[in-house]
Amino acid sequence: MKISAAESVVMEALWRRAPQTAEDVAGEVAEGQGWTEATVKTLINRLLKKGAIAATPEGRRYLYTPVIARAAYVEAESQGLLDRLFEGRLAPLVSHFSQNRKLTPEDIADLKRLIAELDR
Amino acid sequence: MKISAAESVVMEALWRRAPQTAEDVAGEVAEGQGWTEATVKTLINRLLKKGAIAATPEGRRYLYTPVIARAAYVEAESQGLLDRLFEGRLAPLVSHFSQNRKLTPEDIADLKRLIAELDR
DNA sequence: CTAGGACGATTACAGGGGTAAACGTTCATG
DNA sequence: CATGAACGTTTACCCCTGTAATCGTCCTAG
Repeated sequence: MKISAAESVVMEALWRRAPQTAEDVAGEVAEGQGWTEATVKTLINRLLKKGAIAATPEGRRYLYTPVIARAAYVEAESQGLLDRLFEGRLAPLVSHFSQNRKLTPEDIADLKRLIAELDR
Repeated sequence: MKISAAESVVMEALWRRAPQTAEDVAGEVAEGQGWTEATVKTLINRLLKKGAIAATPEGRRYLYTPVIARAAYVEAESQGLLDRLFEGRLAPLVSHFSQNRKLTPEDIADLKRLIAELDR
């Protein structure tokens, strides 16, 4: 199940809150993306066709809900990046960021905490 | 400069070794991807057109070399993923992997070493 | 009862990407 | 000298994606 970039914007909206009507989703993302409501509806329909979201009738309209979990999506995307660029491993990615001084002190603190927890 | 998935396979070959002839690149990636040499040539030409690689004449043929550095590509792709999925920060990604038990003991050891170095 | 609006569904269309064949030119070999 | 192979270049084609307008239907307000 491949979710395109534009589609993922709609998915994120539904992951933030669900179920939602098409209008709600559009209200949430259209302006930010410079999309019309029609575009959002197209994306919703494509996601429906793919089975990434589901629709339940609510009166005269539908309520949409994600079928796939955000965690699964994040998992697949992340693993894909690691596989393509870092031989499938996480440490080289972290190393890349640290070497390029892309880490804020906060990042470093967070990482330390995570590593410390891993030991237990 | 957007590099597509198929194109990145060619880039990886050139990042591993450059300059190379089209034939060499094809020899390196075609079988693995199930591509014919014609496909590899198309990808090389698209990369040329985008300015991602350069060609220098060598006798009757060309030698191809990457113009953009792998580090820059990796950087952009990684940052893009972090921005899309982890609010632009690295720690949540690491956290995601640790929570999903995707870390091997080796990964953990590597991470510890990296973090230790960050302090100095 | 009728007309307009609200929805989802259908259709549109251009651009990029994946995959590859055909073409044109130039060199080398018989 | 002619021809075939080796290259790069051009063209092809289909599907996906981004972006949106149009259509058909049903409800609601006058």
